[in-house]
Amino acid sequence: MNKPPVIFIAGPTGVGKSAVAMAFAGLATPEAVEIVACDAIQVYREVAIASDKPSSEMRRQVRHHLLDVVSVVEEFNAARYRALAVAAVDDILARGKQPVIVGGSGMYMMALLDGLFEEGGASESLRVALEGRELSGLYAELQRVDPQAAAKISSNDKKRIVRALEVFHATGVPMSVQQKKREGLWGKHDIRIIGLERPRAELYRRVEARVDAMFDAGLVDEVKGLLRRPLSLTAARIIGVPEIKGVLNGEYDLERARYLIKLHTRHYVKRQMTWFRKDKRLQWLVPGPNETAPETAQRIKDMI
RNA sequence: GCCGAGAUAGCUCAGUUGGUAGAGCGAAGGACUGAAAAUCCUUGCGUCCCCAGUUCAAUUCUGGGUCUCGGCA
Repeated sequence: MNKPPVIFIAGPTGVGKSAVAMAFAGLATPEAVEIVACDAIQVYREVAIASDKPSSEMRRQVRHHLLDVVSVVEEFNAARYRALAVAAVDDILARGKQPVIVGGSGMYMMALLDGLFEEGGASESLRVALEGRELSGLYAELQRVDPQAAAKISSNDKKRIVRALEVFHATGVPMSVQQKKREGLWGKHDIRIIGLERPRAELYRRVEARVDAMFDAGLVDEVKGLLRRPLSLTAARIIGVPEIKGVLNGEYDLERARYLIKLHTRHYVKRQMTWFRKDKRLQWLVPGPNETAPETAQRIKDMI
């Protein structure tokens, strides 16, 4: 018997990845397929509505991995995701099951598929010190210390400049040099990446309907609960959190927050598409407007 | 009905002492190697409401009209 390939279902928020993945699992014999989330927000235990996390019913039907792995007060990142996800995929394969990775976090997808370079161990204090400095000085230093990285990074992109400098200070080796050494899942397994897409207008309609559904499901209360805790950098920026915080601070009303959440989600969808479009490994699939998830799942099965 | 203000990019508006115009937001495209739902880059010819007049030349001045928003009836 041939080993089934590892499936990666990628695509922007709101295309319907989860439903298709569930349907795909439904086409196989029971428990033959396990799902691995590739989502930077669904990893948080306390975030269900805002992250549109698979329901408990779905999780009862198909085993899911990389959901609820950390608390919102804990710092999480692509490296931690990668370690956990690689282990999950290996575990699934070792048990003779088929992994279906589902998600829209381009950075995490890249970390899992292509790996990350091994970092020396930058400290929090180093980063804080760098962030306290002026942008122009930071960029000038990067140009001196790692001209290759500086050439790729915009002189306004403080986050990336700080990151590159932090790597250099911690290890003494330019980040651009270290970046050449990395290794991921791609090439180790037979991986098929399916890119799910829909016409932009349709996608935006779905996204907006989903935001409305989140409000109905109790998004405001969920966010209120989150805001009572010392949120990690990433958790504090989950779409929905800063927008609703603005309402609680009396900056604007709830309708404004709803508008902003829709707007920011649309922007996010657009950036996701930029990321996916450049990855030539994706095999694109556009479900028809009335196509059901099982029909799409069957099309994926036919493609592979 | 009267008085006043306004009509310029998808939206909110700036501007041109008369030589056909520009910001913010939106939108679109792009980058992305340990915060990534983050961070950053690029892209603006549009009947300057309509008609007539003055002028070498009007979106800009003058007259008329239409519409919108205030105030007063």
